[in-house]
Amino acid sequence: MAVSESGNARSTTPLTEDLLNGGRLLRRAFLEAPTRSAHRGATVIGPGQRDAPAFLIHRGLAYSSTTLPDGRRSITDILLPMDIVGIDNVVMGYAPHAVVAANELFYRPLDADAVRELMFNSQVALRVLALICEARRRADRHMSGLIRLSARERLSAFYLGIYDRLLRRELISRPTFNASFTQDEIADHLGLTMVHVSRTLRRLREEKLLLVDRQVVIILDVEGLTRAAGGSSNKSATVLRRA
Amino acid sequence: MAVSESGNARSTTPLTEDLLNGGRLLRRAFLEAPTRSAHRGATVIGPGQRDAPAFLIHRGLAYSSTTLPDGRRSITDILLPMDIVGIDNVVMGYAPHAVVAANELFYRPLDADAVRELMFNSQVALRVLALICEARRRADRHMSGLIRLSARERLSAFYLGIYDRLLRRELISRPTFNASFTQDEIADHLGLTMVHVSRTLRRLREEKLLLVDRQVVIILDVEGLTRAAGGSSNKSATVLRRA
DNA sequence: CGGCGGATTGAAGGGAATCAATGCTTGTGG
DNA sequence: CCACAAGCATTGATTCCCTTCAATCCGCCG
Repeated sequence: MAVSESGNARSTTPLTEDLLNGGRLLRRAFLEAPTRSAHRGATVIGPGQRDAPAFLIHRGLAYSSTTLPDGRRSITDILLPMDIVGIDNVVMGYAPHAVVAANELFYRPLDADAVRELMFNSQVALRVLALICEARRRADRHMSGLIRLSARERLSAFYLGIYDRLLRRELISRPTFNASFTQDEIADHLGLTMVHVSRTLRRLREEKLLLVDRQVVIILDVEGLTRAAGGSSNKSATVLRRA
Repeated sequence: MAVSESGNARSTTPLTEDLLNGGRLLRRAFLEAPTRSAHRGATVIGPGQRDAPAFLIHRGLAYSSTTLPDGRRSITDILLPMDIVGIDNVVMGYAPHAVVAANELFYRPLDADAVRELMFNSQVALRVLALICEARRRADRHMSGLIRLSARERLSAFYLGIYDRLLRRELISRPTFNASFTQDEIADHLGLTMVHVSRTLRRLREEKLLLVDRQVVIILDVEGLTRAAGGSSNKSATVLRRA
């Protein structure tokens, strides 16, 4: 994959270096853009929007959702600080789903054309590719969960997944964080109903695994919750903590 | 996105031309590779395989699946002839899920490094990006289905989706095709049980919407099945037919 | 023929949905 | 400053879609 100008030497080092450098370049470009903000519930990118910009989330949470003709909603992805959102829209030319702010959101949008311009640089292109693949992998994992996990397992995996992502970005150091999602939104992400989410969270609380009060999430027992999520659904977090 | 050498003119034409040309180049490279075959049930790419090749499916069907530690399986994607599989593995360096042949499968594998080499060409890189985005979109759509559709809707959408993809590639012209999936496999794709798949297919048969007998799938009423799938879940097929 | 993987069908049970009522915050306006 | 409304969360009662368990059937192949 577009291994820079360093000839065709194929040790892994130059590749990851390309990735890192591409990431730096991309991030820098976003940081030059002005910060914008959106209130909770605001639609940052409309569904079907043509040539939508990509943006870097600076602070706050968002999610991408689609709505069926009959009104049923499904939330397909959860977006956290330091995520670059909508890169695939840039590639494809239009946004298939809406992006909505889950709380006060601060972000830096970058024009679709600007991103395309940046991608002339092969390091950046590589990084973009990696970003999309990462999102794809997240989607795959979530799909597996929807297919074969129970409500309890899904909720456990949901919060562990967010915890893992925040941890990896060093945005938190302990299993406590903010996740200002409505139970309705969580339900639309996990394929459940609000009522059942409420009940299941109560059960997890009673089991002293997880505590969700309004915005605040406290994972009381990471190991236990991981077990409740159906096993090694995200061993990466634990591995990372040991390292 | 890497708009060829034609300066920064931004009419849509050169972009789609790049895409087409990149597709041609990529396809040509695959066609130079020797054809391989795999029997039904054979694992073409193992889970977690390092530096797995990509391949073009020439004939037959396949699917990608992951298995949970406790044995539950989920099938995350269905792969048809003319699909290029495992491109994202090439990018990321390893395959997160297994690819399994659903029937007698003929394919042309291309070494990961060879694909990377090809991607020096920006047209090819663009095409690869588009391929990944297409797969991503498919994943998103399927996720929405898993989140908010009933068993009947899911099954309808499942067969309509395959029909749509085959139609678009002009591999078929009428709503009849082969889909040699076990009901167990379909269940693991749609998040149901084999038993319920069987029952639901019977219902669809009784409603004269869909006929599935062993390998052979006959959509008796495309419009009706589309309605059963929860509305405009894939209007593209109908649009294409009218064109 | 006998065995095996897959499909079908029935009966029973359970997990999640639905319906419905209540409580709790938060924000807004009188 | 309080009242009221709106949005979200909680909880109970009931329903139902789907699962589980189990038996049978069918086509296929050694």
